[in-house]
Amino acid sequence: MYFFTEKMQSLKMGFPDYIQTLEEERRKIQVFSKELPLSLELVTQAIETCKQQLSGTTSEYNLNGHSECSEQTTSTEGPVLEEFIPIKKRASSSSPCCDEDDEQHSHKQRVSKENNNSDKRKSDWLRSVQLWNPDPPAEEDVSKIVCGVELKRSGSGGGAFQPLHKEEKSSKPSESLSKTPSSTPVVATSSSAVEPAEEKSLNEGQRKLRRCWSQDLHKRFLHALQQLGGADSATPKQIRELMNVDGLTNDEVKSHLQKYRLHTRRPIPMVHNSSDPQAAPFVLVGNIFVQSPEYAAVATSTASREVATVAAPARIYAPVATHPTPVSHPPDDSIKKPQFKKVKLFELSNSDDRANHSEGAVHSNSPTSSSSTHTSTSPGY
DNA sequence: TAGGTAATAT
DNA sequence: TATATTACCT
Repeated sequence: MYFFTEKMQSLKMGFPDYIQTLEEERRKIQVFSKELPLSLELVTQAIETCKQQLSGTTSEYNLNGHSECSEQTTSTEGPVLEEFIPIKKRASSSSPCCDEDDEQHSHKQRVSKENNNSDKRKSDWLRSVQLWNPDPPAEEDVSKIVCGVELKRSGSGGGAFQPLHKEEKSSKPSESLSKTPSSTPVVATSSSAVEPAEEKSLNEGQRKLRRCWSQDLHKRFLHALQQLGGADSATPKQIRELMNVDGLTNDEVKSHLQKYRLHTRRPIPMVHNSSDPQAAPFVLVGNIFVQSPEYAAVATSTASREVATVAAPARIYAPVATHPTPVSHPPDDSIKKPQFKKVKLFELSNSDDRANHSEGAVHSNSPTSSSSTHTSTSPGY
């Protein structure tokens, strides 16, 4: 008990105030009841003790009357809360993607559930602590979150693309900006009609948040690609327009396209060789070399599956020689057998993908199929 | 301004 | 190492 009185003296407050302060504190701790069960217990006990003491000494105070004021508590709380900041911050900043954001949201929800009664105030101080995103929309955000994991989990049924937590931006201007460190991904910009320039200004110099190319998004990308006649003929702008995704920028598309091209042009080891002695004549289907007439026949439909089984790394890229000169091969020796690239035809869920083989640039591949089978976070190429 | 590509960051 | 962003050049 001496501790309490001493503490009160140090805080220059009487029992009622002190109790009130403790209650405030308890409310705050309740938020972390799971993490700080003992602290909660201790504070509760302290309150009880003080109340007992108070009842023994004075009875004229109306405790409830004070419950609302939080000035002192906040002032005394300050330092303590500060200590939480870095911890949480770090946790959140560790992974830029939706994961932790999701976690945050879930945590938020959890908390809100547990402390419905004292929510208003809590939300305020919580904000000050930055454990939560400044903006309230908890449920919505959760549903919107889409980066890799989340998307996959939901089967990518949701929007094609969620511009990384962009939805949060709406309210961000004030606190999120100043508080969230550069690494904090939460800042994202709103998908809708928010241009990178604005993002930048808002993020003030921060690196743009990474866009997660969900499967669905990538599917759109591929679809656009195929509509445009392949990766080589398609331009970022065209792709973006075809994709019709809010918040998607040309740069992002361009980047993705670059990667896509990179992968699709990457020489593919011929895994087949070992098993197939038959150096069966390759047939050029569309722009793709297929191993045998049969393949040629099936190429457009089923071949993909067969081949897919041959070599199926987590990621499957369409090995299509994009500009590859079909017969007269370039002197490029880097590729073992440039002329005969065993093409893996994947039926991108879009059989139409092959539809425009006429153009023949990069088709044949359809990541989607692969992606569906392989549950890697990154879209298959 | 847009596209392509390399460098850089995460 | 893979992937996304940024910078630079055309």
